[in-house]
Amino acid sequence: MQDVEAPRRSLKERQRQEREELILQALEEVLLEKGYQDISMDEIAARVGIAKGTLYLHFAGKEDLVIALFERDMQAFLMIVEENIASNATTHAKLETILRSMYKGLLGKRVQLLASLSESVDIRKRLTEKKDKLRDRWRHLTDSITTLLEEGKAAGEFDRTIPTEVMLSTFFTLSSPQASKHITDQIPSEELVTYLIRFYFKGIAAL
Amino acid sequence: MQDVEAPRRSLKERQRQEREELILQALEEVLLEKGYQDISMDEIAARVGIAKGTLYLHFAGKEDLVIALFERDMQAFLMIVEENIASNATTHAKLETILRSMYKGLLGKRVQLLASLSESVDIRKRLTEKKDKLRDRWRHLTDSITTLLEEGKAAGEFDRTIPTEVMLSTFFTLSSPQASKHITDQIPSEELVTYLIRFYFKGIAAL
Amino acid sequence: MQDVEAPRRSLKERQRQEREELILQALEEVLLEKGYQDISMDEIAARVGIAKGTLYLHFAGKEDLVIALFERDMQAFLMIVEENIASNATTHAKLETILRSMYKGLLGKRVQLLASLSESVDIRKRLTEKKDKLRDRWRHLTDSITTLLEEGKAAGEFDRTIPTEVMLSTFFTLSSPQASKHITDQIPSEELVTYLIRFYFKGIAAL
Amino acid sequence: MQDVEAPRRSLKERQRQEREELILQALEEVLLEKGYQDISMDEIAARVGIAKGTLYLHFAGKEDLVIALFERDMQAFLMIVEENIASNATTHAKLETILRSMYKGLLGKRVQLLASLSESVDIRKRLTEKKDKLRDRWRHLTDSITTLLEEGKAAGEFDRTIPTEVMLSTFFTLSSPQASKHITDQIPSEELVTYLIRFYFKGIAAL
DNA sequence: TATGAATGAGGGTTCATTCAT
DNA sequence: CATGAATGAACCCTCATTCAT
Repeated sequence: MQDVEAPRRSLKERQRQEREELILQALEEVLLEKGYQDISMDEIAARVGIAKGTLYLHFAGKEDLVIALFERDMQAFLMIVEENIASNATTHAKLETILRSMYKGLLGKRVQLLASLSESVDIRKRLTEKKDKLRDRWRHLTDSITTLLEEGKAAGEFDRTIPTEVMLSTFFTLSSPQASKHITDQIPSEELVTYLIRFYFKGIAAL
Repeated sequence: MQDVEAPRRSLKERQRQEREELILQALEEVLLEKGYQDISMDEIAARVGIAKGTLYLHFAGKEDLVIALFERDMQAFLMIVEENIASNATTHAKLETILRSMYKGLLGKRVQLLASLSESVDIRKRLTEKKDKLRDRWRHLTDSITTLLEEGKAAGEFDRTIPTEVMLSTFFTLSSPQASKHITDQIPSEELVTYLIRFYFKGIAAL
Repeated sequence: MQDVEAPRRSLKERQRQEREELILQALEEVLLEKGYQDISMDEIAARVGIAKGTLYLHFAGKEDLVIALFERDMQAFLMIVEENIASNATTHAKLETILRSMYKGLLGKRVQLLASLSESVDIRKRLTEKKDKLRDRWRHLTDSITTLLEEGKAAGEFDRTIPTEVMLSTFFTLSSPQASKHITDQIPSEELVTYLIRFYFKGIAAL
Repeated sequence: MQDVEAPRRSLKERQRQEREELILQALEEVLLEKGYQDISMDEIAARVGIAKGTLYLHFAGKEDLVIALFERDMQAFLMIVEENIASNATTHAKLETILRSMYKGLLGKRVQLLASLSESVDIRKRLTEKKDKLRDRWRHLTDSITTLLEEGKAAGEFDRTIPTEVMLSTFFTLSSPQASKHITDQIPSEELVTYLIRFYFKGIAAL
């Protein structure tokens, strides 16, 4: 029985995860299309093609659903960052790569959505109050970037007269989609990120 | 009769405006505390200490209420900006003053709220669909800043390799409260703005 | 004092009645334009050019306002009927005159409005529960017509096999605007009433 | 599976329709008791014994609810009429049967409510603005009756000096409950309709 | 007496959540 | 497990009525 149950379990488990992924994708879609206010459990369920009640078998509520999306995206982004930090590149190159990855491909979209949401007053209030796991991840991320920035300072590469916290803050702000909201139409994303990088590194450069 | 009626009118009018100001303040409070999606006409009325119906004597609906808040703040901010632009200061000084005013005093708080909200995907969608007046004001503001930035470029002061749109976008992003959300606790606002200014002007400086 | 007060009183009284008449006219207008559901105290006050509160100095409430309109119109109509009944005309001629008066001129409009409203389920419920005065007037009117119809029967002019109540009911039904709602556009009111009279008298005629 | 699913489906479907019928019955009750303007979704839900929100699972809104009632009744009535018209009876007999059916049994009550409402100024305005389906049905009905009346005229049976529109209008007016409001208590419905028919056919008879 | 700002109950509607099937 | 009908609290808004001025 056990050797039959075990694989069946894991099969079910896999199906379950696949479904959760589908749900998160649907949420992501709606979020991009309509914004946070206009998402409804009904619509998400409809897009996935499951019953509304089924959502609640996977996520405890609307809030947890959004949190799960955050986690998923941040997880993916963190992996990029970690990998990058572990590489042999220069501090400058590492930061540049991270910034570029925020604008490139599907992950880029997700990170920007993530950033967009995570900066929204509404959602911050809601989320940070409840879930520490997310907070921890975020802390981890900022710690990594902070370390990079301080390495740069130590190497005389970055401006020591600007507090690292400020550099960190501006770093994330740049990547938030707001930065590009109005100019996205006129300037292709790839060019845009080049300008932003140029701007950022000049801004934090040692004199 | 006239000299009796006239002041009475203006008294009522003044009371009316005071009340509207109270309502807007309450809205501002809720907006800061709870975020956009959790404002309810009920709550605002309760905070002001008036009946729900009374709100509708002052504002045609929820949307108009929010728009009124936007307009009030933007109006005040625009005046600062215009005044500043009309002065004899250098382009650099003008931009610096504007940035500083975004962080100073009550107006600073309001402008940051304004910036924060005006960049939110949700709210943009909701509001800009209906009200062009606001859109025009915003356009006016961005035009003013754009002009300053291009003057700086023309004078060889700012980096011509960075598109003005990018400079504009980063300018507003810096002033949005997100830029300081995490560090507000650690760094006093006055210092913070100094760092941001230093960062910004280095970032856009000509080489 | 008295001989000063007295005329002043009556002057005020006259003004008061003029105002009430204006209010009732405004109500009538709105009633014709928008139907019962869409009348609002605000609008009536606005049309009369007085404050909303002033309405309540003349009428205890919305309901009483409508009742007053009913009374006014029914009063006027009753006078026509009474006068007519007192005349020397034949029973047939009297009934015809009454019917015609329901379609002619301003009074006609009013009587039709009256009939329209008085037949509406909504308003019946509301009004008949409360006001007996109106009920009495209506009874008086129906009694008058009933008498005419029975005179006709007694004279062998009208069909004795049809109960007088039925004749009475159909009589009023004919005059209600519903009877003409759809054909008002095609057939001028004067012709229409001729057809209705022809139909009615044939219907109740003795064989 | 299929033979299990199929009946289950139809069971749910049947329950759904039963519920809708209950809702419409509740609406009908309130309509008869309180009139159109006093129906509230709250009250209807309460009478049915369901939550307010559940109403919206069956009807898109208040208006649609009322329209559904109209359609239900008109549908049923139209079937009677069509069937009757298709029969071999004489024109006179057909019209008589139709009129009688308006006074007989539950359908009679409903048709009278329908007629009463459909003639109300308020409701016409509100409903016909939106729903053409209803309008079409009504048109269909009036066309049928019109045809009958004109057949009667052509056969020399009915009075050619009275426009068919007038005959049509009086036909429906007779069936509206107003015609019997005051005498319903005194004369049993079955007798009443006999008198009305006698009156009507005499009224429209050829000379 | 006239005013009209203020009230607040009540209306229609939405939607996250639950639970019997 | 999956379903989706049912729930009901909460929302925005209206308007008859009141009352301080």
